[in-house]
Amino acid sequence: MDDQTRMLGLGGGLGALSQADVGDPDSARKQQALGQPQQDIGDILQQIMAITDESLDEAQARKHALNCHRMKPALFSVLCEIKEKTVLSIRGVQEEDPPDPQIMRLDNMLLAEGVSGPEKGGGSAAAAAAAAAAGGSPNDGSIEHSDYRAKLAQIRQIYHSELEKYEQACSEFTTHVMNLLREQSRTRPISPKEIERMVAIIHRKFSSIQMQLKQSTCEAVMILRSRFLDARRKRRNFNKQATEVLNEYFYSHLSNPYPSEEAKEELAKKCGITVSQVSNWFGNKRIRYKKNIGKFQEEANLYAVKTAVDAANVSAQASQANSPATPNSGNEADGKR
DNA sequence: TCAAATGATTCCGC
DNA sequence: GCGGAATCATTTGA
Repeated sequence: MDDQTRMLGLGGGLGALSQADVGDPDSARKQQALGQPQQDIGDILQQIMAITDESLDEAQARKHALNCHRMKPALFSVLCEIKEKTVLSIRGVQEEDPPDPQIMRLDNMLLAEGVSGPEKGGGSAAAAAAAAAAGGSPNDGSIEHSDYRAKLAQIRQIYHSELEKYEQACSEFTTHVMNLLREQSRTRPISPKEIERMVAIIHRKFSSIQMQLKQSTCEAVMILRSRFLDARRKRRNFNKQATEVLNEYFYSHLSNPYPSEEAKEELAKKCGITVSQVSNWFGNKRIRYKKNIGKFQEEANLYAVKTAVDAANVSAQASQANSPATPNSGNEADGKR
């Protein structure tokens, strides 16, 4: 205890132990002149030293007496201050953590996907974007959209309920630890700052658990999105009209079945599909036609006739427009179809 | 249920 | 970046 006494600076001229007076030479001098407080400190230290040699009952009684001693708050205050300056200052350096970039990324993603933050907006926007990327027709897109939203809402609900649980547990645990430390602060020097630090440590621990929750939520959203976006899983055959339009173009340009960008856009608009779907279709068609010309010959003939008829139809309509005296010529052309 | 058809993706060469 | 070729995954029809 002598070492401790020296370390704590209690040996000489401590005087009144209030923090305000520490380091105040005038105050110390005044107290020393009085003589009494120094003697009190000596008594207290003697009593503390003697506690371990006493029986349990005696020690309890002594502790109680010390607890009620008028110098106790001042002594605690000094001990707290010294503890603050020595032990805790070492840890203090690493306490002001910058925001974790990983948590920030996860938060941003969860916000963008509409899992965290306001309920409306992000989620449906993401679903709409996903639906557009999937390239599905507008009709089935809405079905997929609602399906996606329902699943996203499910993830959101689980995320929030888990988050609530963690927050509640964190709050309960923090309260418990704070009460415990306050209780202990009656028998050992624990400053409010130290309690704050402990609370911060608990929060850091719980935030790492929260990060795991956020990570797994992000994974769930990614899986949902990839399933939703994986067009191969929900391939739909183009409707008959679209296939007809594409085939007409293909067989009428059989010598050079490579539509320009403008032609692709035009075809995409006509068929209600995307330009890349048109490109895919032509890619597949060229290769499959080339591989088995015989098989496609019948189809080629069919569309050749159809094209010829349509051309004749157009020219007939044109001549009808030029000679209003023959009003029935258009019907003949229709009859050929 | 299964083979064929079909739309999408991936890899590679130009 | 585009197109050919191979392949995958799903739909369709017998």
